[in-house]
Amino acid sequence: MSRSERLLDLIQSLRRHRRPVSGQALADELGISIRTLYRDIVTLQGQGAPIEGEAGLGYVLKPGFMLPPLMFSDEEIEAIVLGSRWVAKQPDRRLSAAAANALAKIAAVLPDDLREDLDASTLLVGPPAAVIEGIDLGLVRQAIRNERKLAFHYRDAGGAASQRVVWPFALGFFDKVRVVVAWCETRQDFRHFRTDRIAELTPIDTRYPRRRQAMLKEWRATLDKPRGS
Amino acid sequence: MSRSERLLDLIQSLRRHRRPVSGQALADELGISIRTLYRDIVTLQGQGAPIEGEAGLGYVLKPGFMLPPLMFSDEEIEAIVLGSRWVAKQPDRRLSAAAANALAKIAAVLPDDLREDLDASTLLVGPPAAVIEGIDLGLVRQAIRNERKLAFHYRDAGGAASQRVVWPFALGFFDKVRVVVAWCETRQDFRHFRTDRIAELTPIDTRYPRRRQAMLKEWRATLDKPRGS
DNA sequence: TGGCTACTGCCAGAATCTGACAGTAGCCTG
DNA sequence: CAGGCTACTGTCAGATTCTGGCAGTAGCCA
Repeated sequence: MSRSERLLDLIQSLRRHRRPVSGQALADELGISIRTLYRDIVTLQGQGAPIEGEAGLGYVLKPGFMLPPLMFSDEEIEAIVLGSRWVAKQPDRRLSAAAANALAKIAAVLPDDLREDLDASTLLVGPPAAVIEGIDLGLVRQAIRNERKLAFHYRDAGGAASQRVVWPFALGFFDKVRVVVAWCETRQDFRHFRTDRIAELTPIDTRYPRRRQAMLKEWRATLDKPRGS
Repeated sequence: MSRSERLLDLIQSLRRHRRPVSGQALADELGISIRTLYRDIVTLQGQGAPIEGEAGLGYVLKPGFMLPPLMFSDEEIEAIVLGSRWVAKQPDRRLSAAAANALAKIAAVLPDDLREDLDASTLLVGPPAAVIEGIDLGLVRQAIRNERKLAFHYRDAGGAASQRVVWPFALGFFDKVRVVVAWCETRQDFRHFRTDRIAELTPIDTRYPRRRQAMLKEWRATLDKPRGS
């Protein structure tokens, strides 16, 4: 196994253990000596991997993805840049910042001439429909990622108000509105909620009993069945 | 210089020469022997770089970008995936395919568990406003990239029809419409054209006399000056 | 205090990379 | 066709890098 492959394997090993792991354990997994492992860790940190080591404890990798060297065509990069610019204009501040950061990271590693092309890239995104979210979409994404319940007040299309506890599993981005897709505890059914009609959003620290992906799949099935469209 | 750095340098050298370059010339640039250069080329091709060599001619790199290993946070990847999905739903077929390809490339190099996360990622994009383009946006993007003129028939907001020859330098994506930003030869001024009002688009093989980036900058300046917004 | 751990410097042997040379084959020009 | 240029491969010895083991320092925890 070449060294660069081994470095990727090391990242994956670190990903699997969420608790701190000793260097010795990692070295055994990879079949290398502890001395070499220390050198590999330094190399990865030098490449920007957020690996933290503490004496007496071990190593932890902060969540993230390591991409190996990758080749993109002109159009693929145009697509990624345009898409990220669109996300950067979305009202979800954290996601928007993440999109900007991702672009900055890519720009940072490109040679000068390409970076200019990217900065002055000629695919522009117009301002979003000026809907100001009353709630923090970051909380919703976090709840979805961690499979946690959410409670909120909802005002439906007819103006009727209600309180809900839901199991959110997807967030839909439409032209003008964003929609939380969830299993509604109150109604015992899949429901979707326009984010601009949600108020007093409260994350609940309880994990909901089902798997996010399973719910997504089931919900998609219900979409296909009843009425076409 | 480490080997992996040298490989990136080699890609950049290839990028600079658009015409075929002999292996010997590349080896001299990098200060390595021709034998080593051949080995490096094989390595890069193995990593997916579209380098083509022909006996008697030299090497050419098909246009594209090589990204070195890169670390992204969870949210940054979410942003890129969401953005690419949005682009994938745009009516520009080539760009949309490029977005899908970029996602596929990223997915291909991720370990299994992460790939599932990505596939089942819970940020969804709704269908685009069903505006069907009468023209091929790919032609517009190509004209912008290569700084070529475009000719077309235009029907303005009042319904008045006209023929234009323009120097396109940007493409704007709004909620429902896409807009070509260009210097209009006919009117001798910056104009923008909704793509759904353009007909009989014809690429012209003549390069326009100004630099795309300069025009973009100048156009932006005119936006800031006259009326606030 | 003792045990576990991260981390560094050093060095010899292992593994890899590199350059030189020789040889085959494809493309182009005259 | 011949001759020049080039891509590409195999081989091998020497240069370079990587690796493992050892010794030592320092931080965390019980």
